[in-house]
Amino acid sequence: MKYVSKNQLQRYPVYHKLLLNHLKNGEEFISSRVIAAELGYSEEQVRKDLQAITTYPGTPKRGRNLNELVLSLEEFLGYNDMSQAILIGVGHLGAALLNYKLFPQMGLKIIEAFDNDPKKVGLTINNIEVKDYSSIKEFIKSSGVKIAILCIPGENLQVIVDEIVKMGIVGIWNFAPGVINVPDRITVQNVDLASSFAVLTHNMKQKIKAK
Amino acid sequence: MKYVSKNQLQRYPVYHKLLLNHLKNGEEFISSRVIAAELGYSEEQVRKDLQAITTYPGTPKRGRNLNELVLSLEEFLGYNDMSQAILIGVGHLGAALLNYKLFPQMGLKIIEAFDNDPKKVGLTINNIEVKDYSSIKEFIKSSGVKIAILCIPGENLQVIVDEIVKMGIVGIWNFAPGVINVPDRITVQNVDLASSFAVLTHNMKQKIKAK
DNA sequence: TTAATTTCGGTAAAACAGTATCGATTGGAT
DNA sequence: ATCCAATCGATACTGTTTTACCGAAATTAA
Repeated sequence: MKYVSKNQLQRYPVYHKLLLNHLKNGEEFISSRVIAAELGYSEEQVRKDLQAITTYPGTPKRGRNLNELVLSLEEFLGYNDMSQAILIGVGHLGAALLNYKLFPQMGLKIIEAFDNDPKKVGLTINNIEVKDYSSIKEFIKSSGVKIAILCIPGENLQVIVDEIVKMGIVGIWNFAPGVINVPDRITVQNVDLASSFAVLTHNMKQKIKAK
Repeated sequence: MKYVSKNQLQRYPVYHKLLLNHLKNGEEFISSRVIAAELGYSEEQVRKDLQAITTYPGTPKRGRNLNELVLSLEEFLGYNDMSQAILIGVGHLGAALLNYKLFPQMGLKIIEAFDNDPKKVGLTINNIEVKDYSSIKEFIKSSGVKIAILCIPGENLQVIVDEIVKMGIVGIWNFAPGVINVPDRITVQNVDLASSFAVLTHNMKQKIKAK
């Protein structure tokens, strides 16, 4: 398996989703050119991306075996061995994520949720129980869960992060706004709405200028 | 104003958020070195990023004027002239976004929401009314709104996109999974949870390997 | 069976982004 | 008043990511 850059990595789930649609249509082969055209990528980039994670080559004039390609993507993305995670903070956004239907397809299963609001504790959302935050330590220890999804307000963010890291969490998917500091061995992935929106508005401005 | 790369662009809201905190503490100056340390960036990168969007230089031994820096960032990011947007699809995620408290700080105001579910239509969430999707055309025309936030299931995604583009929407913030095709003049920014989660798990694996 | 065409994989070149270096300038300490 | 340390901006360098190119291989069609 070759080295994969961050941008490249983010493209793989996009390929996966597209290819699933083609697979549904009963197609058997697909060429890099077709994929590139549908996604708006360059042909060379698609070829390089796919070469990096597949073991079997494609065949000239036909392209790649669609089924094999999907399997390679799922293997690479780890969609086969489901990742278990806990969710912390059952506010509007946290509840929406508990209800998010596509996580299983992405190899993610939320096994428990935590909040410190008594009104939330005891609820069951999409078959996931909401427990009191005070019980989180025991749960992390006993379940061995490694990933936490953070949906808490910004104020206590770093405090909570420090706590759960000490309890054994090594991967943090952070939906809360704000920067968090962790030791090197911990992985953090931020979902930063402000950054995403900034890209949108900036690109809109650029297009207006270009006219 | 110099050219700004996409990665660079995504860092500016992060700077902005950090600097607001420092401003709250009553600080007057801040050096690139301090910013770099707090965000885990390199000192040079911070300096280069800030140089690209500011007009006034920093002063040696003190750093940059914090207030001026924040103003430059807000100016660059367009936080001053508030962007108006509509939201389409008031499901769990859509409702969570309607309740999201930080949009005003990001220069975003959602002025109306649309859904085709009669149970949703007529609700008012966080002072935003949910209207029937059939009335969207009139609203876009009369309000002149340019940005749409999409939170609809994947099935009708492209159909809706084609419709709203025809009605005058030019910027789409897409929270729905799946690739959408638009004319060149339209800007799309995807919030792709699958890609984000893939980066998290991949980085976690890399760290385990590196041990 | 042969020719034409498509697509492949690998390599080379170009573009881009990030890092390091360096002289200049300023503020504060002595 | 002078010196020292910190920070700046600019530029040069390095590395990474993307794009372009090219010969080879395989399928389809004549």
